[in-house]
Amino acid sequence: MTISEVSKRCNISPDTLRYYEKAGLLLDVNRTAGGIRDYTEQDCTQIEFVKCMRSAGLSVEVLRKYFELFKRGKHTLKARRDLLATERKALQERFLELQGTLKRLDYKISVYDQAIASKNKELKF
Amino acid sequence: MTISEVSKRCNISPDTLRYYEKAGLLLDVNRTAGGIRDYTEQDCTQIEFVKCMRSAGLSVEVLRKYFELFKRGKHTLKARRDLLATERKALQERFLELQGTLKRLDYKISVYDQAIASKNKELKF
DNA sequence: ATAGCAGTTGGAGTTAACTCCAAGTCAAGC
DNA sequence: GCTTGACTTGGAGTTAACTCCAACTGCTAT
Repeated sequence: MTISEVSKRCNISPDTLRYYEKAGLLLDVNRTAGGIRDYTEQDCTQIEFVKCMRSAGLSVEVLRKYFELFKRGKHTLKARRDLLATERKALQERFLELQGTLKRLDYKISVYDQAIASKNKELKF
Repeated sequence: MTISEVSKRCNISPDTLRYYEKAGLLLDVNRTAGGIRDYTEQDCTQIEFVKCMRSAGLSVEVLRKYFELFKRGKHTLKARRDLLATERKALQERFLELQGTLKRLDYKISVYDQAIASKNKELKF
């Protein structure tokens, strides 16, 4: 698969794909004789993983560390597991915080609806 | 309350408080005769609101718009309500996405635990 | 064999959201 | 009246994560 095919399929720009590779977020992408990237299905799966983790808020740096550990071989299995567990915990916290903020927004919106219903009474903020 | 008191209480740096004010995220903070900011309880409540929304991912720009509408008076009540509803919807989406990512991470961690238990069998990534 | 297009690189530019800095002001204590 | 320390300002600097650019290469179809 060429970079533009992967770009469309994963909805990530070619520039970002090259950036991720340079940053160490992709394990050795194959090249054609002419030097053009030739992605495999496996690469795509990995790219989807990176995309998913990135949009959940894991930093490029953390993912770089993860793949760096990966390249060092299987004696880093536990280190990788722990890295993921740490990130999972942080995510869980942000998840709960988000839940609270959603509730707060719901409440605020309901207060607005009441204010609008009661002849446009102004609020504090 | 001085800026450093609010800073400690809300756990936001004085620089950020000034930045938020300049960006239009705080409604008219009082000043002493000497020109020093003198925050009220009400200001603190608003700062907490801003902090909460920021850490949920609402942009400074969106919050600026919200408070700009506020300053225009009560004929903007519906516009403000709608702005909050739009942000709430986006947040809800990110919330669900995060939930999925948490599950994915849980699964991946369990796969790691199995790999470690089965004499350190290496994974794809 | 040449035009055109998709790909390559290193490096510069952009954006959001702070964060820091220098130069100045002011009130309080010695 | 002078030092000290917290405050003020405008503006410059920083960081993460892209995003864009110019110059170049190498297939492919005419």
